[in-house]
Amino acid sequence: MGAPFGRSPASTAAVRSGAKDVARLAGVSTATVSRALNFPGRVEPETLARVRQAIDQLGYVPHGAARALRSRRSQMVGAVVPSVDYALYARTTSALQAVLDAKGYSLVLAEHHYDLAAEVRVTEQLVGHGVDAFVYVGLHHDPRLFALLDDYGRPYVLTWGVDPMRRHPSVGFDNRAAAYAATRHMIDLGHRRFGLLSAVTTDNDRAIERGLGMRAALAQAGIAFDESRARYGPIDLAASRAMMHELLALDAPPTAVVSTNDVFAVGGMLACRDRGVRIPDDLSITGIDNTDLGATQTPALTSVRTPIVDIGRAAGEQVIARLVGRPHAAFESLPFELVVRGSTAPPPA
Amino acid sequence: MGAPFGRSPASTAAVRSGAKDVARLAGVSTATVSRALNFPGRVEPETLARVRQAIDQLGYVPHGAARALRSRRSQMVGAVVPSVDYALYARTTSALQAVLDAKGYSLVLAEHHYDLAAEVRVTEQLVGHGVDAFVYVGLHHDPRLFALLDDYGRPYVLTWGVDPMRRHPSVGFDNRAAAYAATRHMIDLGHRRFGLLSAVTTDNDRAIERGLGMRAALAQAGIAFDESRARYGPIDLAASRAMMHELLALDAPPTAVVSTNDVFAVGGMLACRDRGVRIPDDLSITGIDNTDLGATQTPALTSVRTPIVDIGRAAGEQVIARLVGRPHAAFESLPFELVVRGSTAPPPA
DNA sequence: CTGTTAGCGCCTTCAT
DNA sequence: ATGAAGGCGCTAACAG
Repeated sequence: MGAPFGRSPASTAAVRSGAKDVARLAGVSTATVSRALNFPGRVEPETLARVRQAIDQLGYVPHGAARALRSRRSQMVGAVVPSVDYALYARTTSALQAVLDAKGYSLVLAEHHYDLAAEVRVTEQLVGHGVDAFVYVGLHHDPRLFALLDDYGRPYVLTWGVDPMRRHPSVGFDNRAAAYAATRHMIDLGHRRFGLLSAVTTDNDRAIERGLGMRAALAQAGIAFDESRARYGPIDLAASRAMMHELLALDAPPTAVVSTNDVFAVGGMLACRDRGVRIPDDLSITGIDNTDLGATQTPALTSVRTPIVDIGRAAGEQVIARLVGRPHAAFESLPFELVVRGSTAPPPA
Repeated sequence: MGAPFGRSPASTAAVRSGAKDVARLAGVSTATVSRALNFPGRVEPETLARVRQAIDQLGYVPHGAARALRSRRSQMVGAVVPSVDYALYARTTSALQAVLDAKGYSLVLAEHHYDLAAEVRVTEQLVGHGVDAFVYVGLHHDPRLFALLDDYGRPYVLTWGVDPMRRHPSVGFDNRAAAYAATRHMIDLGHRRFGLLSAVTTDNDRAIERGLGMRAALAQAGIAFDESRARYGPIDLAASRAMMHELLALDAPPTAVVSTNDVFAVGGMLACRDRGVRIPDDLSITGIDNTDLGATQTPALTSVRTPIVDIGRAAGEQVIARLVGRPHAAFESLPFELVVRGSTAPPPA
């Protein structure tokens, strides 16, 4: 029951001054106000100054909806991510936001929580808002999404992967190779019995690719992977901890565990602590993404540094380039790097 | 040089069908299409079905800008945060987004990177986009911001604190009390020589309040706080690690360190590891916010669980309630809770 | 319950 | 370089 705040929906809206008010105060027409705003070069400096003075005096802010309606450009970009609750996507989104803001665009944020049907729905909302471009996470999406985007005809970029078919503009890195590198590292240390902690692979190409990378490394080394030593779950510590407990309870537990991201790896480490399994003496484990969470563990987590921030920045630069008609590479594969720390060592004798 | 993607800015935009097209196909007027969309109850069921069929067939999505221009409601809410790169605000924002999405609103995200002038600037942008309401982080803002909001006359909520003056709607918790609780815990353990790791307090009321909470606890216990044992810096591990190194290099280093958030605490722990200072034997340390980062350390970090997610949800519910004219408490103080773990113990003998 | 009409605020021709 | 006029797509007010 907030007395002064509980009522008054949008109704209290004070009178907002419009271009007409500015025009009157500056003694010009609304057309000149518009020009002063959008093409200052095409206005007499003196007139320009008068208009600007009037704008300041009235606190005039152009009405975006009217502008968008007329010019067919909203100066908004839609970002569609699984969830910014996950630090990774939050960081990428922040980098994207910074680039957009610097160019005068606003970011409309949508989440789909790993539901590709929801992704189509939120995209329709973004279309409704008239966003000028879209940024998505991942390569795999509902065909209806691409149909919608195609219809809408505006730029979009997929991130966190590079489309091998080159069908959709995309910026990211080779997830498979990243997991391969982590796995290969433990193979080289002498491990032969591997486990896998992974995100649910349904509709998640990052997780799929990372799993494939691990399997490829093992296959290449002539090591058979026992699928009974793989566990899939939601990206949180409690789940991964439970998953690791299952692996440790097996008759022949793995001596090396590949995790498709740092969260799973740290959850796994928690389970090891629960059971007195020593890392790296009894078990080696790797993450992917090289987050603070992993790097601050004891021992510190061996991981793969992925271009979390660069992806966001590159995606922003790409859509802006396309919006202004500047040529720009539609496919960008960014580098990653294995970071070896204390969580990996040769297997126990 | 993406051949098919490099050119074509917005120009490729396919013809988007409008209400007129739907009306023609359904054999009704555009007004009925509008009503079918906004007040389905006021349309003959049979007509409604025909309209819906036409909408589906054409893949019609209402033009948000036109709708906003006419109805003065954009169905967008602006969220202005320091940065979603910081996991805390990302999680709150995600919770907010979920609530808004469920009610048909979209979230426009703006960041100001702890620059209150930038905050005014991005708010102007949001005003330009015609957002229906605003959500801010923190209680302290540029007076021009409030002037702007006042002019605009739409609902807004401040978060992560509750305005003691009851001048601005706000939802959060008592930051001072949270820091007080953490400090008090270590006082009770017998500590007398305290250190502080804090965010830069300029324009950051959360950090200010938390620092005051620590000082209040000490003062109440009759313990003098030596300001030379306080360090202020940006919220990242490298900075806090360096800050802690400075504290440890003092002639009489603290035996208990209060950190205004978990990141500082974990950075502090890293410095202790660097120097072989044992936690909690040689030094006790506390965080605030109870993040995974702190909870997974060895030893686990004693912290204060703050309502990170609830703040976002409550903020969303409040602005929506106000937007639809439903009464709603304008001030909400949410609970927090001290979580004692292994990083705190009595001081060394 | 449905159609007609007018106009939201701005940008963009087209004249001048 | 500037002004006058029309209309972007939709919804609100009013008739019928």
